[in-house]
Amino acid sequence: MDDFVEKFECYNPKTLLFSDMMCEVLGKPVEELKEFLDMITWRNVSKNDFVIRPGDMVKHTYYVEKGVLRMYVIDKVGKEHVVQFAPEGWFVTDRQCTYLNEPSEYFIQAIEDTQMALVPKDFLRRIMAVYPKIIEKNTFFLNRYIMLYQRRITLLLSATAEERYLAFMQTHPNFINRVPLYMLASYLGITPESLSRVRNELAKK
Amino acid sequence: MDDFVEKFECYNPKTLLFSDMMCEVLGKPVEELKEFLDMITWRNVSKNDFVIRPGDMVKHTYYVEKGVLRMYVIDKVGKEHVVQFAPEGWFVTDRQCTYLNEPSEYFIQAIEDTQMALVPKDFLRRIMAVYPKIIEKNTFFLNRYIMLYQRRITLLLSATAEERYLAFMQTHPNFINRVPLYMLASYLGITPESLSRVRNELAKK
DNA sequence: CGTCGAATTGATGTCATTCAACTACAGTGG
DNA sequence: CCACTGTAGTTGAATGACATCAATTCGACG
Repeated sequence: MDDFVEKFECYNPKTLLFSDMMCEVLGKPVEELKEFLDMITWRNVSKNDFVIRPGDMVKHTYYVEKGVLRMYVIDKVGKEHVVQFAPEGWFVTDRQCTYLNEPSEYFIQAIEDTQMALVPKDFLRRIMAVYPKIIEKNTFFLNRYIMLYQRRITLLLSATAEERYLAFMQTHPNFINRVPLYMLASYLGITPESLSRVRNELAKK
Repeated sequence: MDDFVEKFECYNPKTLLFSDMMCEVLGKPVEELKEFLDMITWRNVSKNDFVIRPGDMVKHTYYVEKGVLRMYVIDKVGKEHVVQFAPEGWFVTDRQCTYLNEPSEYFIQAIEDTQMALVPKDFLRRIMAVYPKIIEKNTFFLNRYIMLYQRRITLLLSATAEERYLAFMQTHPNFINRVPLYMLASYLGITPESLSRVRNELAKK
């Protein structure tokens, strides 16, 4: 399980810039990839700004180079539910929107001032024609996502509020102090009050 | 949301045989794909048989041609938690095991007599060298997985037992009478007793 | 220093679990 | 063919975990 943490949650590539990552993955200098990197644009958003809102059509995958994003929904009784946090080195997008051409149901919002690379939908298809090696990396990223979600589902099915909090602390130690507790509570599927009590109990020990 | 159901949960390809699906995806006759299809083996398991158990090393992705598999874990207090059901046309594997070379923590068991295709780990890598089109299909399958899991997480975070049951009934109408209720309860994250009461309440209406 | 959102704390309520008893039914062996 | 057995499913009563609501404190920021 510790391995899992290291390999997946606290994934910490040598560099967090999208261009550098591409160069490293493909083992090519940046000049050689210019044709493809020219497809990428960059965007900075301030804390609390929205990257997407419900109703938007999402055309990019967002790669976070600096900062943290959170993706969340608001349910029919007005409550927020955090689907994922995306810190440096992570991708986030609304796949339902991108793949099904349906307007998004989600919010993506910056928790800190954030710098991100906007990867257009056909970037992968075009670069893979020249550099098929990229596929392995992409498949790895997708599989990593699936594994993380599966782990989270297992926790939601089987663990108490306290256990889920402890699991989060183990797998995302660098997140504490970056995300407010009420968002963390939402991610864990409990109320801020409950999280407060859980932390209080743990502190006593 | 209805579209979602149709496009994802009740995905019903024209044919459920792995070879036929490959031919259809690539638009090639079966003879032409022989080199790759020879990598596939088939296996039949009887109801209640195990495909994998904790401690096994998983070398294949299983594609269900007929029957249903369920993947589940047993937690530290001995309770089962169903991670996914895999009916005809679905893939299932333990990615953690396959990707991280760690022994599996999961059970995969046949709920009905089941016929499946065993796809070895390097099948994709080898076939994509000749038929890059396969990548799109694979990426689609992986993204579909992510979307489904994301949806399930959202439900676990926000919905009551009754709402989760109703959502399941909507998205998997063909599953009722194929999976026993105690497994469905486990999938929904509730006890069999609670599910029984939920169904009882709904029947009254 | 004042303000507003975040976090904590207490009192109370509710949904789902737990434990136990019971029913329904399929499979097995005499 | 029927009694026996075990598993799935149901039902009831008591318990518990977390939610809700309301009041208060904390803390960042203008």
